[in-house]
Amino acid sequence: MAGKDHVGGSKAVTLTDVARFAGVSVATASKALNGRSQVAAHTRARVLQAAEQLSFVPNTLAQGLLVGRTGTVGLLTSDLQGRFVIPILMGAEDAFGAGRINVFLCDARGDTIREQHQLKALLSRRVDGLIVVGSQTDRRPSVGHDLPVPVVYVYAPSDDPDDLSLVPDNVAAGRLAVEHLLSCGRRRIAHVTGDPSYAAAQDRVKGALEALDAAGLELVGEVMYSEWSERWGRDATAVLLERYPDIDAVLCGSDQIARGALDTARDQGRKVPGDIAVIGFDNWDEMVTNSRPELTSIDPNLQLLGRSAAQRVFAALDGDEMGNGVHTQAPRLVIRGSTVARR
Amino acid sequence: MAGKDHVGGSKAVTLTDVARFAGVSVATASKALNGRSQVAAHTRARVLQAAEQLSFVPNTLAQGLLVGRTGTVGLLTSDLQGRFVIPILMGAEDAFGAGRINVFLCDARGDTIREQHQLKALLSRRVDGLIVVGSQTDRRPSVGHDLPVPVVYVYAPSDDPDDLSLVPDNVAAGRLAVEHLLSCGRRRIAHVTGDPSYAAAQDRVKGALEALDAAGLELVGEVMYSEWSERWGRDATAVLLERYPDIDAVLCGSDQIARGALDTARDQGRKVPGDIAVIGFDNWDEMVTNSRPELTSIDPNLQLLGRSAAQRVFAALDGDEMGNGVHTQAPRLVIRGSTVARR
DNA sequence: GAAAAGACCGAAAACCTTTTCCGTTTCGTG
DNA sequence: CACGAAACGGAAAAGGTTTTCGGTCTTTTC
Repeated sequence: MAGKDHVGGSKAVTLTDVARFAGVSVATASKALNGRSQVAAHTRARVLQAAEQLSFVPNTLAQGLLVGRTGTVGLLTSDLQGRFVIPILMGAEDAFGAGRINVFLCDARGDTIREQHQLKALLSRRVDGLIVVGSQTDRRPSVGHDLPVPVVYVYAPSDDPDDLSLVPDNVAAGRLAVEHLLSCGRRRIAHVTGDPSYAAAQDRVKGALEALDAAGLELVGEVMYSEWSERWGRDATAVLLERYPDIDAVLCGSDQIARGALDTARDQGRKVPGDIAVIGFDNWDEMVTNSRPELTSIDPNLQLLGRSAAQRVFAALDGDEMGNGVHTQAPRLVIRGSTVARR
Repeated sequence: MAGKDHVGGSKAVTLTDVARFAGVSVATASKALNGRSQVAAHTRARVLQAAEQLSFVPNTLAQGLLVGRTGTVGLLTSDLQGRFVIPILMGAEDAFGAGRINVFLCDARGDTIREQHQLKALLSRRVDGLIVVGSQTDRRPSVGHDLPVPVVYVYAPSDDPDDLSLVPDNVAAGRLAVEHLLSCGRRRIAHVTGDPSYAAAQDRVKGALEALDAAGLELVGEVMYSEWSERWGRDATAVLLERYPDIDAVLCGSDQIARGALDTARDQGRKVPGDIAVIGFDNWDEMVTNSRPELTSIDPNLQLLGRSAAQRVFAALDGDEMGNGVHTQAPRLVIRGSTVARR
C-alpha cells in the first residue's frame, strides 16, 4: 500500500535518459543544462523541458569525479554540545550562497583515534577542504601538513604556526567590554573569570587591563579565576561584594559566570544595572535572554568566522596562497539590560 | 616556505598507482584491499604494503558511483540552535560504528524555499537517505513521497501518515515525571508548561494526568500554559505559591521553565527539594547542571532516536519495508538534587 | 604421465558526467 | 551557384573503482 519508490526499480534518472527523451545526445544535453554556448536556443529549451519533466537531478558524484572538485567541506569538531560549531557551520554554508557547498559534520568526541578515523573518511570522500573546530580557544594539535586538501582551524588555533587559524579576538573583546562599562560611567570594575589555563581567559583579562590602563584606572582587586560555571559566578560575586562593597561593575569571563553574578546581586538586594552593571562573553542566546535582567554580552561573531574559513579553503583551491598563523575576528558588543537601564 | 601539498601537483594516489607499485593489476589490487577471496596471501600482503606505503585512500566518490551507495545521509534541520540536532546527529553517526557513514548537516533556517534547495543538493549528492529534524514536536509538512531515497522524520513528525516518524514519547515522559514525584512522597503537584499549541505540551500534560489518575490524585489547580521561557517559569510559580501555598511539587514543561521555578522558590524562601520538588523536561545539560540545586529532568534519549533513524534508512535500502506512522522513543528519568536531597 | 580440477590473476565493462574535437548543416557573400 | 565561415550536434575519452568472466598456471588424481 505504502510502497516507496526507492524499493525495487525506478532507478535515478540520468543524463542519458534526459538526452533520449529530448532526442539529442548526452553531450548536447550536458551543454544545454550547463548553459554552454554551443547549443541552439530551441534545442536547449527542449532539453530543459525534458529534464524538468523527468525531474532530473545531476549526479554530483560523477561531476566531482571528473572535475576534481566536490563542493563539500568536512567540519571536524570536538564541541560536544554544538554551541560553537553550529554558527560556524551556518557561516560556512553561506559562504558561497545557499546550497552551493555542503558540509559533513563529524564529531570526534574529543578522541584522537576517532578523529583520525573521521579524517580518513572525509579524505576518502574527497572533500575540498577541512575546517577543524576546537571546543576551547586553546591551541590544539595540528592534524598534519601532508594532507591533500587545505585545512583551516577555527575557534581553537593549531599548535603549528604553519597552519592557518581563525579565532575570535578575545583581547579586543576584553577591551570592548571594559570600554562599554566605562562609557556607562562605571569606574570600580572587578573581573571574575574561568579556568586560568584557558587562553580565552587570559586574553580577555589582557584586553580588559589595557582598556582600564588607557583610562587611567585599575581593576578592583585581583582577577578571580576558577571555572566556567554559574556556581563560580555566584560564589565569586558574593566574595567580591563583601570585600569591595563599592564596586559598580562586574566583568564576567563568560555568560554563565555572568548569570551567576546576576543571581548573587539579586540575592543580596543589589540593583542591576542601577547599583552594579554586569557583562558577559559569548552572547549565548539562551543565557543572555533568560536572565534577570537580560545580559549585555560580547558576541564573537562565529558565523563570520565560519564564512571566512570556507572562503579561505576555496581560495586556496583556486591557487591563492593559503597563508598561515593565527588571524583574529573582531567581536561585537550587544547591549542589553544588565548594563543599561531599559528604555 | 610554507608551500602546501595541495597546490600544484602531487595528485591524490589512486588504485592504479598502488597496483603498479605492487606489480599487479587494478583488479587484483581492488580484491586484495577489499578482502575478496580470489587472491593469494602473499599477493595480498604485497598490495596492502604498497597501499600503506603510498598512503592510499580509496575514492569513495568512484565507489559510490559504481555501487550506487554512498554511505552518507542528509540531515535536514530547522533547529537553529542545534540543541536537538547534535545528539541526533551523533546517534546517526554511531548507528553503524565510527566512520562508516557520514552526515551532511543542512540548516534550512526555517525557510521552505531554502529547504527545497538543500533537498535538491542532497539528492544530487546521492545521499542514501534523509533524516528530517524539526525544531518542535509538532507535525511538519512532508518533504514529499516521490523521492528516490528513504526519509525518516525525527523529533517533529511528518503531517503525512504515510511517512515514518520517530519522536520522543512525551506522554510517557509526563507519566514518568509524575510517578517519580509520587515516589518521592509528593501529593500536591502543580503543572507549569509552555505554549499550549505545542504537541509536546499537551502530550506531557496527558501523561501527567494519567499517572495522577492512576494514583487517585488530581492536579493542584489548572495547567498553566504560556511560553517556554524562564521568565514564565518564574512568574507562574509566583502565582502558584500565592494561590496554593501548600503545593509540594512543581512539574515544569521544560528545563527552562523549571529554572524559573527554582529561582522563584528561592526568592520566596521555599527550600528545594525540602519544601517543594521541581522537575523539568529535556535534560538540557547547561540548564540542569547550573541551577540551584541541580535539576531532575526527563531525558528524551535523542541520541537513540538518531541511531534508529539511520538504521531504518539503511534497512529500507536493504529491501526492508520502510514502515510508516509515528513511532515513539521511551524517555529516561535523570534524578538530581531538585527532587531528592543530596546524599 | 596425462587429464581434470582448482587457485589465482588480468582485461574489460560499468557507473554518470564533462569536455574536446570533429563532422555536418546552414547561412551569407562574392 | 559555389565557396568559406559560422553554428550546431555527436562520438569518445576521462575520472577511479568494483565485478564478472575468461585465461593461465599449479596441483591433484588415476
